[in-house]
Formats: sequence, C-alpha cells, structure tokens
Amino acid sequence: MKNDMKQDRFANTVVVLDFETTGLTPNYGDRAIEIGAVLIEEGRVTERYQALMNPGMRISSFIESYTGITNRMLQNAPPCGEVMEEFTEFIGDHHLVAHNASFDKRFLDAELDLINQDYSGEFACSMLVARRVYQDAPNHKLGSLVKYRNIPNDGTFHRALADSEMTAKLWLKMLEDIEAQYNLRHVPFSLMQKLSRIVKGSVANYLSRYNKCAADNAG
DNA sequence: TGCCAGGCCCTCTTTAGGGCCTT
Repeated sequence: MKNDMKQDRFANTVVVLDFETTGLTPNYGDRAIEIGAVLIEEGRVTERYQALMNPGMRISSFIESYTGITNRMLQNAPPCGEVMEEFTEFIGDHHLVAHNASFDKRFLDAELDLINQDYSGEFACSMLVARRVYQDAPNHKLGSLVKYRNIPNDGTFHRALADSEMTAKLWLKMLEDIEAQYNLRHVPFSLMQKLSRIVKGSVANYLSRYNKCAADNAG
C-alpha cells in the first residue's frame, strides 16, 4: 500500500476511452467502428479524440440503430488500422479507464495486434469501482450512473466521444465522492484499481487502513 | 440475417449457475 501511494501520488492523468463496435467480441470477427477518448489531467478534461473507422464490412441494422452510426457514415471513413495508429499517439503511456473495461480492452488489444502496436498503460474499470462505491444505484449501466449522480449530459449515448466524456465525468465524480466520504486528500489510480477488486462491503475498511497508512507516511 | 464472449460477482457456492455490463 505504501508503495502505491509513493508510486503514483502525482500520476492521476488518465485517458478515458470508449469503442463503438460491430458486435460483442473480436474473437468472432467483430471490429471497432468508432473510438472516442478524453485525457484527464489535474481533475479536468484537457484533450479529446474521436474518429469513425471503416471496419471493412457492413454493420448490422441493430448496430446502426443502437449507435446511430450508419453504413453510409462508415463508407468514407479511414480504415481501422489508420485510425488506431493515430490513436496510439493519443493514449501515449497514460493509464486507461473505460466503463466495463474488459470489453474495450479486448477491442483495443485486437485492433492494435492487427497493426503490431502496443500500449504500456494499465486499465481501470469505472463500472467495477461504481459497483463498490455506489451500491445503492439501481444498476451500474453508464446511463443509469450518470442519472444517479446527477452528472450533466446532453442526452447523447452510445457514441464513443459522448460516452467517454460521460465516463470521465463519472470517474471524476467517484474520485470526489470517495475523497469526501472517506476523508482522503488524494485517490491515486492504483487505489481505484484496488477498489474495483475488493469484496463487497469492505470499501470502508480498506480505505480506513489506507487513511492510516497515509497518516503514518505524513508523520 | 442472426448468431457468437468473457470477466466479475452473488448465492440457493466452491464438484455451479446465472445475472450484469459492454456493442
């Protein structure tokens, strides 16, 4: 715990990303059709990235209706490889956040594999943290959590940049809520990763120990 | 056109099953 606190005391810069895709799994040939991402630095969004990409196949009517992204819109979009090449520059070596991160990580890994690219940051999942921190929420879908915490939004959902902006606001709200509720000055990325993994009901216990450790370090 | 997954978590559990969440 002490090492975590030293390691990233000042490293809360993260890229929050969201993919729109042709389906649920790259293992069955699904591809990314849109990437949206924002960079959070010092508790605010400082940069944005959004791009449609042509997956080389027609997308289903379900996806057209779910995302509002049509085959026509993708017709003249650059190919996935071209966009992902550019996107790797955006993410750099930052840590990464996504809502249900295992989904976005699978697509990021699959698309980057195809162009022999990689990334060095670690993932954290806003959904898993929210399940711990907002146990009274009706459910932990992104839209529900945005409503639950009264996070301002323009009503756009299931588009990559809008969802990544929403996830970023949720992430910042969770940091704020955790800091206020557990009297913490700073909640580093690694602590958010840990919170998503501890068993239900032990958030308070874990943070109380974390607080004591912080006090010992200060002393 | 319609289908497909996987990690996490809870419980009526651990030699398992099913819901949640993402598109």
